[in-house]
Amino acid sequence: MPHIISRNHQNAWRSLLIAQSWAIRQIEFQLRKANEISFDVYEVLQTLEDSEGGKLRMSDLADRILFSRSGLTRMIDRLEELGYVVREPSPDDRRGWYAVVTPKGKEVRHRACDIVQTTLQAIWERSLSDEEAVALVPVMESVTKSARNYEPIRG
Amino acid sequence: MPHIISRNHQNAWRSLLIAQSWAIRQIEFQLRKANEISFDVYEVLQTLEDSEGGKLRMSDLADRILFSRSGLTRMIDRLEELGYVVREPSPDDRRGWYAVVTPKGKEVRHRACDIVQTTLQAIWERSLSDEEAVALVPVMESVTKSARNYEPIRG
DNA sequence: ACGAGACAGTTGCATTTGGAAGGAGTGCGA
DNA sequence: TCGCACTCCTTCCAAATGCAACTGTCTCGT
Repeated sequence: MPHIISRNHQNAWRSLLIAQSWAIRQIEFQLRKANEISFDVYEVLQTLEDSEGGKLRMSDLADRILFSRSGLTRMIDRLEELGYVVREPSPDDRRGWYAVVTPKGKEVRHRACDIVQTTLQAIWERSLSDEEAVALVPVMESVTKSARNYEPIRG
Repeated sequence: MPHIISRNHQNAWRSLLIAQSWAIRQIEFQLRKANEISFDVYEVLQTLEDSEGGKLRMSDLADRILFSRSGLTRMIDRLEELGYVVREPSPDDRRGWYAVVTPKGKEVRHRACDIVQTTLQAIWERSLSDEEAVALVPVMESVTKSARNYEPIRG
């Protein structure tokens, strides 16, 4: 075994993997129980709402929420059918499309927001001091950067 | 919006979400490129190898790798077909089954291990000091505990 | 102005997924 | 010992996923 990653790092990686899965699992469970949108949909709508004009190019959106391109296409298909989002052609690039949140999309996201926040508060905010939260960000951003640059992945 | 989680905690959560997705994505990409088993399979085999006697009850295994019960059943179906794992009835509980790694399973995991370790080293170990890794574990364990206890999820 | 190559987004296909329902076995209280 | 609630694992079904192939558009060097 030529490359050995330290025990501490392995443990950290593993604990992270598990913690995150449980957190997401719990959020999804709570959303489903309350009959709200799924976590994936929530992420899409929130990402759009956070963006300038409530819209984003398909590929930008896919990058941000880490969906495959084809996955996003079909997700937006569904959301469009539900009336949460509409597609809008890009004026300056005829290949491109924007996904745009509709008022209805904003509404359902807002309804789900309460549950997500409550759950996140219980399982995340209480486990982490404010300093720890602040310290975590640059570390995780460094991980992201390394992962992205390690080898380009065609989406 | 009654419950507001702090900006810092939100950023931390988001950065974690993204970092992890990228890391897993990259590991999966590397494994596929090298024509090795998938990350999920790797996790199953490793978890089994780490266990007493190389075996684990189906539901224990499902809990550790955070698979749904039905998902695990089918995963073990596939692995059994490939000869990486066998099922073995539990002697003291006739409902229960063990999944047991075979030598062939150990071999393929071992082959994949090099790639996983190398990738993990590049994107994880380098982004995190040893102290940071050590500090992360209890925090993440606290998250896991909160998420598990927040409300029991039937798998 | 042209062609090669990169890029945006979609679609086809085979595979995988999650949840709810089902069959079998266990354990505990009356 | 009977009954009932619970657990273990599997199966069924509809829905979602990823990859690879494809169309149409842009870019850049010549």
